[in-house]
Amino acid sequence: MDAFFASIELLRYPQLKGLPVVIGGGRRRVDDALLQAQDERALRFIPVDDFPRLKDYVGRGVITTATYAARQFGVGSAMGMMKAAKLCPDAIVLPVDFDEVRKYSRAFKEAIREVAPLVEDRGIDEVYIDFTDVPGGQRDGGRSLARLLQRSILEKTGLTCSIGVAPNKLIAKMASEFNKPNGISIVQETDLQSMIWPLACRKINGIGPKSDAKLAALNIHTIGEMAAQEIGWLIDHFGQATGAWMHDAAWGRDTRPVVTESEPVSMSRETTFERDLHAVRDKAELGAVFTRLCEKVAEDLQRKGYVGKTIGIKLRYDNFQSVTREQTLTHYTADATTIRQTAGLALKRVPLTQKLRLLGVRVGALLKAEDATLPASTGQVAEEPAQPFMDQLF
DNA sequence: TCTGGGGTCCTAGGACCC
DNA sequence: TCTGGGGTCCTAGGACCC
Repeated sequence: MDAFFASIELLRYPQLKGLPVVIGGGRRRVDDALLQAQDERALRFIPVDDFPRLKDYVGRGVITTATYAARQFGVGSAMGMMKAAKLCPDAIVLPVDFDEVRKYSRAFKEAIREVAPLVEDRGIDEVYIDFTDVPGGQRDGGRSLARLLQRSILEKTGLTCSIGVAPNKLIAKMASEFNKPNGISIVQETDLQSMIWPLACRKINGIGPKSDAKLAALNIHTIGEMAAQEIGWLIDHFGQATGAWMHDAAWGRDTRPVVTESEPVSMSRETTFERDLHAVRDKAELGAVFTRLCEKVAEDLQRKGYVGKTIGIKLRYDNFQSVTREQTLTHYTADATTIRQTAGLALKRVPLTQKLRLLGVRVGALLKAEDATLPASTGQVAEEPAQPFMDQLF
């Protein structure tokens, strides 16, 4: 989806169309009283001058989305608000409305599934779609179906998206970036050399800042340069798995299927404090936040019908260094008190002399609640008496 | 006054088992 | 100058993605 969070806000406030708008930050900077006094239809009449600006922003937020007008100024997702304010002080700032975003996320995915049922979720604003067996999916290299999807999504949500069509997920993802916003891009196998090889290695989904820097240090900047390396050379520098994967990726090879169903592995809640907290001096405040996080994770688990048995904490010190501690229970749980107690033990194993900026709680090793053995029967499977090792040998 | 929140996957070492 | 070779599970950190 194109500038998803921002585009959703523009539906509400069409008077902001064409202006630099950024979405993000924890605190709501729009004048709540003003907005709540209006009904939905009246929102479009709020004067542009009444919206809050980046230069007035206070806090530790980052930008989740910037409109294309804002991107002109060099601001973009993951950038700190304070830094963005220096680049574009007059950009309008709006908070993320998660309920609204989830609503539109469901809506656009539903619109797609009505046309093409094989859809893989890739987060809130992105999917992979297997066109292969959809009627008309092969027509015009896939362009007809892509157009149909764009039309259907626009009708049902008022939002635009960009689509890349290719023989596999790796290339389709890259192709989807070629023609933004509201674009379609078709990449065939034979286009590898002309369309993919000139691109920076960083454009490969899976090559992040670290790998990119390492490649650059080896004087490899484009995907074509990567493809020109011997696979053995890549393995020597990046390890067996990564090296072989890089070589495949550079040659456009990817056999991963579109996966329509998956189970969650973990659920977590974390929060960055408005100011750094000290474990001793701010003990009460920290304790309250900690308990609240545990309650929220427990709620999430229960609402979604999962239990877990690995309880972990994460904290980030004022110097931005993070540590994690976790502990696996003998039984599965979704209980706030159990999570709080176990997480408390984990927290005790971590040095707390430095100030903290973030605290998080995580529950992993998840299982569908209905699949978890009842506590009474846990581990009650009759076991064979263990055979001595030598007995097995002879 | 730098740097959110919610995820997945990988690696590597150690414990433990047969 | 001895001390194998699988496996699995747990833990901590880190890269990466949306």
